[in-house]
Amino acid sequence: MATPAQAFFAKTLLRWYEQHKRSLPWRDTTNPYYIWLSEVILQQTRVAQGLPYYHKFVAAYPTVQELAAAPEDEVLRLWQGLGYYSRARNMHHTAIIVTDELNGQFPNNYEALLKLKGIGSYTAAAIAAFAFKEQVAVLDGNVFRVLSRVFGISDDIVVPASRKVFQKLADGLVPADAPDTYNQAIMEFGAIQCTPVMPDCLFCPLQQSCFAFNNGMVQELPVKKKAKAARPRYFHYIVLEHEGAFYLRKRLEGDIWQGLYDFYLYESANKNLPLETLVQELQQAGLDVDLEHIQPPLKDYKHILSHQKITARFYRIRLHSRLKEEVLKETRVALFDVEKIEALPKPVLINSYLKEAKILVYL
DNA sequence: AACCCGGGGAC
DNA sequence: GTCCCAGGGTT
Repeated sequence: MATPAQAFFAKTLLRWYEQHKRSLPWRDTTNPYYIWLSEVILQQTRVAQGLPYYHKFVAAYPTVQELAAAPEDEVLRLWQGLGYYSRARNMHHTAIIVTDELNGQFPNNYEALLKLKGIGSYTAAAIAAFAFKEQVAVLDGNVFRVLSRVFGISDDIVVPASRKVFQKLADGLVPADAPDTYNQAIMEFGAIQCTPVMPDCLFCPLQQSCFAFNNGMVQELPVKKKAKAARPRYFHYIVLEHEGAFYLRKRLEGDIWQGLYDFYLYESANKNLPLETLVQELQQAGLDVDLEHIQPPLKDYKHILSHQKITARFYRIRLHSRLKEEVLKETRVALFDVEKIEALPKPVLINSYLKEAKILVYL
């Protein structure tokens, strides 16, 4: 049974939500497929960034069966620009499982949802609560922040062990009669009112009962260990061109952008790489290029990820003939015309280059 | 527990 | 520049 303080917290958030909630497409449905789709898109992604992708996916794949039937390249192409591409690959994988092994029906409870690839504790709780009204608490960045501040929890939210503390607190707050609306409410409250920087404490309905506000600790909570510095990387992309078509290759697992397409890549440990050295490396790789035919890079492309700082240079080479079969095998590149390239899933960095080099015009 | 995985927006 | 985002998977 909820204590009066717990009941007040939930009731206050529900009242606040009624007045401040945004109208979002996945809030008008209890279809677990649409809820799942929206939740996967919104993992580590803001609503504003994810919204257009949600519409694209619903339009392209109105049912889980249609998503399951799509080629992976097509799914990744739709996902292009959203990042964390394993989300799209896992979603596609799970769509196939649901279609082929679960008779097209999503599991209807937290424990069963958790078994699916790409569905972790947050997403399982979200689907269970929103689609099936299960009394479980979602725990995302917003919830961590709100609970940390209101209840004065100073456990580092990055440390996995802290999850237990927050989960126990969060579970006790979910009202039995409105687990779906309450979970929406607390996340919306974190996104709009109890924001990471400059929260609107002045007009906060929880102001009087908020530990952080009453103790001047709003800036200090939640406690979050600083992330590691992004590691620098230096990419040298060899843009091989033949009669208006280009050689690209699909990226493998073990690095960023798995499943997306880029050019033949030579990575150097340091920023500067003499053109002569690059040519030697290419020749060793079986690419018979000489100095005169390489267009030196015009500029450095900086591409910042949360964990990597990439400096990329693009060297364009017009080939007089097609690459030989053994070179294709060795380098794993394949020839694509421009129309085909447009349809391939590509990292934003590659897309930026293709646009600036006027190789792709319609984007 | 530590590490890996994108990209964009707010400040 | 800094921070953070409706996290999850692998080792």
